[in-house]
Amino acid sequence: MIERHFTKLRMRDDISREEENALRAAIDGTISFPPDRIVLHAGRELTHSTLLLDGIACRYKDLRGGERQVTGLHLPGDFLDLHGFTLKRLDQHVATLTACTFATVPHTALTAITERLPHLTRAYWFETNLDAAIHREWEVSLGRRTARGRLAHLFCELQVRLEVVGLAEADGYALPLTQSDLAECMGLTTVHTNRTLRELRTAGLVEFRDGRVTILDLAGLRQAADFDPAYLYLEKRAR
Amino acid sequence: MIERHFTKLRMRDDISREEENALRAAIDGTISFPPDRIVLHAGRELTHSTLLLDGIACRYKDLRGGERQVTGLHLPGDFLDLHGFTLKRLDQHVATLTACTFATVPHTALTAITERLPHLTRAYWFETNLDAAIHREWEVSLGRRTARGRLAHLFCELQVRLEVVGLAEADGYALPLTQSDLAECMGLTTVHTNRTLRELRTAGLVEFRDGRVTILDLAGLRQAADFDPAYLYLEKRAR
DNA sequence: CGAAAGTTTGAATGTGCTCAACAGCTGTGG
DNA sequence: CCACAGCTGTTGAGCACATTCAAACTTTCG
Repeated sequence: MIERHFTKLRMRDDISREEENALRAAIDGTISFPPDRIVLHAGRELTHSTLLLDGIACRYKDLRGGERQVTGLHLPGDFLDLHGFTLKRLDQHVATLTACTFATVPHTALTAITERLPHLTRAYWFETNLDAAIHREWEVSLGRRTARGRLAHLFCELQVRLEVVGLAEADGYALPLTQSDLAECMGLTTVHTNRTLRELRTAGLVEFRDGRVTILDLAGLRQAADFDPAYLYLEKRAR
Repeated sequence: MIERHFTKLRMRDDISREEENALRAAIDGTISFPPDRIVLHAGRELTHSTLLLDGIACRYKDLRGGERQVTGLHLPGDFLDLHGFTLKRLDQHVATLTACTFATVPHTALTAITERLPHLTRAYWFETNLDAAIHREWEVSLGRRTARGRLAHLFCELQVRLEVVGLAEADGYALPLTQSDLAECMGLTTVHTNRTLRELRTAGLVEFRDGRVTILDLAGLRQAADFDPAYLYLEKRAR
């Protein structure tokens, strides 16, 4: 399942066999978690970074009032906390949304990579910068898009990101989340998310049912979302 | 003025003279811009990264409807586009809000740093991860905080970030922005921002007038904002 | 001095929230 | 096998925070 990670890396850069092997050798274990468990606590000191092999996880923050804001979704092939390598502790929790499997990589091994493999270091630096680009786009959604636009945008984003790791078909993808999960991502209430999903469905744009997103009209959906995939950096950079 | 940059770096890590000199030597020019100019266009290929020496700049995205969402503020000592070193183009524009002075650093020099100075590389990787942490906290504000909480939180954040580079006193700081600038940061209209600022002022928490933020009641402001500075990573990490 | 930008206020409107109730489904235990 | 709890999804009614539109006022600056 770790193939997805290298597929994702190679979508943006040329990764040599040596570099791939360095990361493979750095993995010191795999773990599985059931749904809805905190994997990494904010504030706790980190010694490893964690690579998501399978399942869906999220970054989030709880507020005083009990509301939760999810600030990012992690898909198979993503590091959950590569930023934790330099930050040394997280500012937000990371939790599973579905059952997940992870590989762990000790920070000592990542340090060794930065000492010996500068190109791979830059590729991993890129990965954290890509995460940040997604955070920026979510800021735009949360700050300026309507509920309809936000959800449409999220469905467009996930379609592209899942396609990169071979987990989406042209007409949709598995997304075993609840309506509340989507609400917590997009800064909405569950009730309003439910109504907005109905609106998108009756508009013939997208359907979210039984843990699956079915895209009914991709062009229309992207139009409704004002979606431009440039922030996902799908092109390969020159080595 | 570049001292502010090293002050900021050294708040989180030990930077040697050699490392400092490597970055100083990498600077190949300085530029000044008047207020409200685009400094870096989204999508354009980058060959340099740009360090803000003085003034305030922002990252932002324009939407179809003409609204603007600012996704981050840059203060003196910050790189505007260190993420651009690995991304090679930006996903959002960077513009000045006030008159600004910048130093430019060619990507070739940054590549050389990643080849020769792995510890400094990690320190700069940290800087981009800190930017991302701020993006995440803004997502929380935009997604879940009320107008009052958002503005209070922004004032708290800027107080800490400006203090780091010696640009804030205990009771406030210069912030030569307009109410619309604040509105564009916090996903609000100018009108509602105006009313909310009045509310914060009459509540005796904070005053924003004549390009200056005066903190009237720091504890009360932080309480209103639900502010926890942990995401700003103010502590030093072990080398 | 006049124009432009920024700030302030009022009134009406609307998007999304709160509160509440209920239906459907799954898993559990008596 | 049924009763029941718990979670998810759905719908309705009323409300509130923030927006829109409009106008007036203040400050800045050429």
